[in-house]
Amino acid sequence: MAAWRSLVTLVQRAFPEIERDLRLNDGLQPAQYQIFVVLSEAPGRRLRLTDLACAADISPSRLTHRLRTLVDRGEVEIHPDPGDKRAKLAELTKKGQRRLEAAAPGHAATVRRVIFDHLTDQQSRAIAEALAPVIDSLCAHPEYLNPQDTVSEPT
Amino acid sequence: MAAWRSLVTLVQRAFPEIERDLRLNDGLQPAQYQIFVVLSEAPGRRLRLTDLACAADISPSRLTHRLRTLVDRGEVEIHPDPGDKRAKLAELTKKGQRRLEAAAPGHAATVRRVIFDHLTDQQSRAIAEALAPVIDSLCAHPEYLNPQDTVSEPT
DNA sequence: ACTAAATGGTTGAAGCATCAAGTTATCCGA
DNA sequence: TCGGATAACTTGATGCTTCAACCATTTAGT
Repeated sequence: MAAWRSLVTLVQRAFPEIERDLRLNDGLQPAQYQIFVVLSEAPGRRLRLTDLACAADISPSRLTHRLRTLVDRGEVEIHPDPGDKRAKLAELTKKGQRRLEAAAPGHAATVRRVIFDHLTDQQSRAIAEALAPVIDSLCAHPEYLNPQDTVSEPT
Repeated sequence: MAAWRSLVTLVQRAFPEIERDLRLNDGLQPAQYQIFVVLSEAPGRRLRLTDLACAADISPSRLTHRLRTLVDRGEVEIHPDPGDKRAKLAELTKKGQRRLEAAAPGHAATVRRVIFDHLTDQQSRAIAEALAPVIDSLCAHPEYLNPQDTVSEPT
């Protein structure tokens, strides 16, 4: 399958370059950047950790680990969820938002340079449309992010 | 950019699932599997390490680290390159080939289940075609795999 | 022929992701 | 209302990737 091979090459070559750029220019890891983006788009710039992890496509465990740094830096704050004592809310601070705004233009430019400058608008749209059902299916199987939740079938 | 967001989601959700499957069913890491595939397609099942790394889309350093395990298991052998005393040749052994053949069908099935079952043949082809120029560009910039080779511009 | 630069490959440390197991809180069935 | 199952989140260990620095060999310039 040529498409699969292309995807693997794309991921293994383009992603490291884009992530390196993000780290060198803005001191951000990819997971941190995604956390910022998701939070900035949330109402009140707040989200439950579970929802944040899901929207950012990372595992709860990874979220906890990455969040530690962001909280230490004062870019994200953690509040208790008033309605559920198990849950916590993450909130993007002003400082965090400034950091995101500083990084976004350069990051977008890198993504364009490495990938989308080589595609026509029509091709970009074709990719987005083709992937939509795959994304839907993936989001319907959240256990892919947290294999622990995979319950073994009864024999 | 919807296409970019889709790609990120695809990679962060689908790849871990596919890699987990490969590891649990066949005891192989993704990088090892790619090394096997590339070697099995090479003439004489042999390749210089540099060429192998490039064809498998991994950095030379990563190749060295992963190769250690494969050599210890007797699935790959390292020979000196007769024409260049700096270089080495990696060769896939019978044992390695058997392992690849055992893993391939299941791996292909997983990739299909997670991704391509949700796409029409036409969509798969559209993705492959759209990505071709991007892949070409990426392969023309091999320093993306080995940032050390990036020489800083003179001011 | 001699040296400087480039190529091929390796190494060890540092940092990140993953996993399994843990804690606390909520839900749901009897 | 009691108790087990599930949900939300955290933790620490393990293993992989990355990075910068390194050695050996080859190439190229003079």
